[in-house]
Amino acid sequence: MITGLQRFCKCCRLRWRNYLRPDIKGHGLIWPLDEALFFNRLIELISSRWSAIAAHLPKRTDNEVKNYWHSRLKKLLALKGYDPVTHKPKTTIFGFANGSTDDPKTGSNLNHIAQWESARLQAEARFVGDLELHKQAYHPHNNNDIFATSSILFGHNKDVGPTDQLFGQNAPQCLDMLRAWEIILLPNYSKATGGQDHVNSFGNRLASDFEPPIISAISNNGSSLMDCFVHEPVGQCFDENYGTSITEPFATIHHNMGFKNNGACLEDFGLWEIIMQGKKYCPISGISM
DNA sequence: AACATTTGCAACCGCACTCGG
DNA sequence: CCCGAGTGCGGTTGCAAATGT
Repeated sequence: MITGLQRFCKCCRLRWRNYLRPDIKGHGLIWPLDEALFFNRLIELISSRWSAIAAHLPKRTDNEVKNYWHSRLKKLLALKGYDPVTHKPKTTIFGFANGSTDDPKTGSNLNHIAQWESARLQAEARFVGDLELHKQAYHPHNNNDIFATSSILFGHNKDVGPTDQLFGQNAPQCLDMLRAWEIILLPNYSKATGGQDHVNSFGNRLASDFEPPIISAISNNGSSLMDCFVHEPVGQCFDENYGTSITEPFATIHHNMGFKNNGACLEDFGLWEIIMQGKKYCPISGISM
């Protein structure tokens, strides 16, 4: 009897916290692209600590965040042939990542868990630093401004990158995906002189700063984001002409994405494989693999 | 139309922690 | 210090709705 009452109270509290509370978003509401990207960044930084993640996503509950991860992203990763845990491509018929046929319960997997935990702790420390930076940079802003927060956590500066050069401070939020890609593509991107030649300089930087193979891409639909960056199918590399051919595609994607507005979903772009400086990046989560 | 399968998400469960007596 | 109630959290399950055959 007492146990039943305790469960009843607990259920009520849980239901309030996860469902009835007035300060949570409407149920079944899709995750906007920028929020999904921010969520992915948080996953990368602090792993699957749902309460911590939810704390940085206004009006989202930890349960909602957890469900989102389980139902959407992990499934999408699996669908695209990526291991939902390691974000690495499944390369064997057994479905284990990295070409290993080890049973997940063996020591090699424990090693992976240990490495993951180590990386998580490092990321956590970095995250704390990022938050401090956020506090300093955005002190006047409302704490609920996730886009201000994401600007810090994505590491992108509104003064740099082709996207913001073209759109300035009025860049639509849907272009955060493109900004994210710029961060992935240009980790050493430095502030350029700007002006209308900026995009060309971006392309030239790609060609000059990185040795092929820089990046490869795969797309199974006609209007791919990566078409902005590469015209070659998977397995092929940039050539010396690439730097000069990037201008027009960039303009195209800006134009197209502008019309997509905020209806664009992260999954719309989860169709490519990114290889940069010999390192692979998960196209769905953006996590390095 | 009927049945099977998949999907989305609220709810449940158990463990760990805090706090007051 | 110990104990029990309350709470937070993450993993998992159950089930209604949606979708496929």
